[in-house]
Amino acid sequence: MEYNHKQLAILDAAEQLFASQGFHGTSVRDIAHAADVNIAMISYYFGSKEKLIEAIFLKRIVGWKSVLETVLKDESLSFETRFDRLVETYVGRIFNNPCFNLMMMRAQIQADLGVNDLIHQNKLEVHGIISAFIKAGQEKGVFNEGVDILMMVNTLVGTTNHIMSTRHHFARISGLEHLTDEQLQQHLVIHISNHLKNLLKAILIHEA
Amino acid sequence: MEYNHKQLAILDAAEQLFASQGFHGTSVRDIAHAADVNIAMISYYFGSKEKLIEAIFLKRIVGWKSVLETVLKDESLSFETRFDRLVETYVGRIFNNPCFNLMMMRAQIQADLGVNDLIHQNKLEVHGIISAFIKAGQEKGVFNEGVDILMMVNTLVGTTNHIMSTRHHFARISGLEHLTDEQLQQHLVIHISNHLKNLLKAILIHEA
DNA sequence: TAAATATTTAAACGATCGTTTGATTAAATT
DNA sequence: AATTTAATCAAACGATCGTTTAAATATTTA
Repeated sequence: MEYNHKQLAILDAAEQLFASQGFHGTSVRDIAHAADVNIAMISYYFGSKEKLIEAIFLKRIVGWKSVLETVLKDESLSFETRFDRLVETYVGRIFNNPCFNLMMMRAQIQADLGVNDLIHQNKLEVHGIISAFIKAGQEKGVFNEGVDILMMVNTLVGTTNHIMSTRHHFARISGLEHLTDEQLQQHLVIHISNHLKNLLKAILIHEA
Repeated sequence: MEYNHKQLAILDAAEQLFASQGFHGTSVRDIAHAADVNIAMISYYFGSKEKLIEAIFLKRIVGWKSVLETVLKDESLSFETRFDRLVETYVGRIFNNPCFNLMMMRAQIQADLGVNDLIHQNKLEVHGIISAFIKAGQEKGVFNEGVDILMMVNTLVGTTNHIMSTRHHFARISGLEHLTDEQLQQHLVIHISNHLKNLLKAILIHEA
């Protein structure tokens, strides 16, 4: 799908507003104003508000799977290094697209929103790729047997998304309020990555 | 605050609807219908839709702090046992109040919603209590030094809430679709608790 | 350049939103 | 029993919602 300048302005504005105010909390007039286009252009280009949010998901969800595969299938790197890269890549991706990921968190809470089939299919594929990687590592004797891969993935995803969505609470609690949003983001990406690598490798590699 | 039968019906109905459809996605007519009361009763008793959601938070948030303190300050139990209880209690609490916790997740995403000051204060208190407990364990030599307590708490909260909010995705991926909601809940509480106890104690107690 | 197609706009559409009104009934108080 | 207060209701309020219309302007095609 190729979008022109005006369509991209609508998609970007909608993503930001849906993230911060929710789907129902955002009016098409809000979106049109933020994107600096006439209200009717949204229906004209996307058909409806519902189809607009679907377009955002379709635009965003593609690509993630191939990035993941590239990281995990690079056999020039050790299993441990590739695992580190996996964590770094995931955490970085979440914090580089905060608006879209807030949208996705909202969508997952709301079971009906239509885009959930898309999300589920993506989850399945991602879990399949990571599972295959961990199992390969187990066969090589690098990773411990008996680890619950699904739980591990949910810890990676859950921890990262939770801190991202509550990052301003987090900043206040840990005395990081003086940082700019960008500085806070950099700080969090590094510290969350290190924490999760430590934590997950503690059961995946160490601890006999 | 003491509520009569009709007020409680409104609070319960609103909590369920806010959780599944969001604040803006739920109309006061929806709430009135679900609670089987006249539309005007909501304004009559609570003033407005905004004040209704604040009443729900006020009703729910109290109590959690004291439960936590009771668990962690029981010196007849070892530090490790108390830590296990902490995890079990937290995970159980989330899954026993799924609707309210989905509401809270939504509220945290939305930075403006007014109730966020209440949520932040609660976060601060909870973090203080858990911090004090971990530090006491460190002084006794039971828990390792150098663990990032805030990150640990965010892993507990983030993992639990993420799986709770995506539990039907989780069930489908792990082939647990045939379970009833209640069976799934029981299964998840046990498995998430065990996973998190394992994971967190791996860096808190084991691993020199 | 003439015709056809695509884009843009202000205005209006009916539907639904949260809230209020004013009348009526129930309960509590004196 | 009389009076005051609380509860309940159908109806209506103005505001805003997502979407459509029809006319005007730009762009592309023949």
